[in-house]
Amino acid sequence: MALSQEQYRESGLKLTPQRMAILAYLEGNILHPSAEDVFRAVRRRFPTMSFATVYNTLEMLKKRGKVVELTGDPDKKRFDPNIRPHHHLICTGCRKIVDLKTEFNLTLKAADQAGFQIMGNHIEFTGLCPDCQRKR
Amino acid sequence: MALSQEQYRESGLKLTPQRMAILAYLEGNILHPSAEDVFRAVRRRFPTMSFATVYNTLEMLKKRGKVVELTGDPDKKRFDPNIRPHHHLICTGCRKIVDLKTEFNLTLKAADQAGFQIMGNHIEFTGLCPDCQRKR
DNA sequence: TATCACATTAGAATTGTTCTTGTCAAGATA
DNA sequence: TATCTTGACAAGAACAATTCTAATGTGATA
Ligand SMILES: [Mn+2]
Ligand SMILES: [Mn+2]
Ligand SMILES: [Zn+2]
Ligand SMILES: [Zn+2]
Repeated sequence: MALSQEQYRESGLKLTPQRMAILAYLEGNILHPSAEDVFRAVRRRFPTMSFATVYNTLEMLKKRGKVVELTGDPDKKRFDPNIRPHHHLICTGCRKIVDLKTEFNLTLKAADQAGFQIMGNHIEFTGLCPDCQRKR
Repeated sequence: MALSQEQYRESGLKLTPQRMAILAYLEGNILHPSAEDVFRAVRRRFPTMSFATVYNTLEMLKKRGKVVELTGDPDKKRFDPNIRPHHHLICTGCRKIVDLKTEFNLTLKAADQAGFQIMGNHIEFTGLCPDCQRKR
C-alpha cells in the first residue's frame, strides 16, 4: 500500500481507530484477503466492528486507488494493497493467490483492440499450489 | 461450444426443449453472457423457465467442459461457450467483454512459480470500449 | 458552544447463487 | 403393456456476498 498514516491523513481523510486497524491489517499483506478476511482479523481488536464498515472502507480505499480489487476468485472479491501492476498465480484448489514478480511486455496491435482504449492488463496463471498438489 | 445436439445426446444427457433453448442461445454467442442474460433470453420462448434451471444447466455444462466461467466481471459470473483458450478485453465502464484473437507465449521460470503446477493462463486487458469512450 | 462534515453502526434490503422438494417424462426392463 | 429408473424441471426457500439506509457519534472549525 505504501501509505503512511500521515499520507492518509493528509489526503483529507479521518484516521479512526477502526480504519487504522483495517489499514494495519492490509499494510504489506500479501494474502489478497477478502472482505471477510479483513473483517475477521480486525474484529479481534474491535469486536463491535461492522461488516459494512469494512466494505465501506475497502470501497473508499479502492476509489482512492489505495487498494486494488481482484477478480480471480469467483466466490468473493479479493483485495490487494499492492497497487503496483503485477500478475498473479491462482490455485484452483484452494483459491490461494500469490504475487508474481515476473513482468511481461504485452502490447496489442491497434487492429486487435476492437477500438478499446487499453488502460492496463493482468495475467492470471492458474494451477495447483504445493499444498493442493499434495492433497490429490 | 462446438457442440452439436447429437454430440450432446451421445454424451448421455437428455436433450430437453429447455436445454435446447439454452444451448441455442449459447452456441456461437460472443457476448459472454451472465446467467441472468441467459435466463432473460430463454424465458422469451419458455416463460415458465426457472432461474435455477439456467444455473443448473450452466453448472452442468461447466463441469463437462462445454462452457467456461469467466471472473473478469466482479458483479456476476459470466460464461463463455468458446472453450478454446483465449484472452479478453474488458471495458471497465460497461463490463463489456470482447474476445481477443492475439496469442501470447507466456512461460514462467520454475523459480517464479512458487511451487505451483501451472495449468493455464488468462490475460485481461482492461480499458474503455468505444461506446464508453464517447460517453466520457 | 454551535455547526458541519464525515465515519460508524446495525440492520434491512438487494443481488447473485445454491439447495430442496415434489413432480414429471423418457427410456429401460419385465 | 405395466412398471421401474433416472434425471430434468419448477418453484421457492435458503444462503452468501454486497450495498443501502437511518440513526448516532466524533472531530474539526467558526
Ligand atoms: Mn498481488
Ligand atoms: Mn471469450
Ligand atoms: Zn491450493
Ligand atoms: Zn464500455
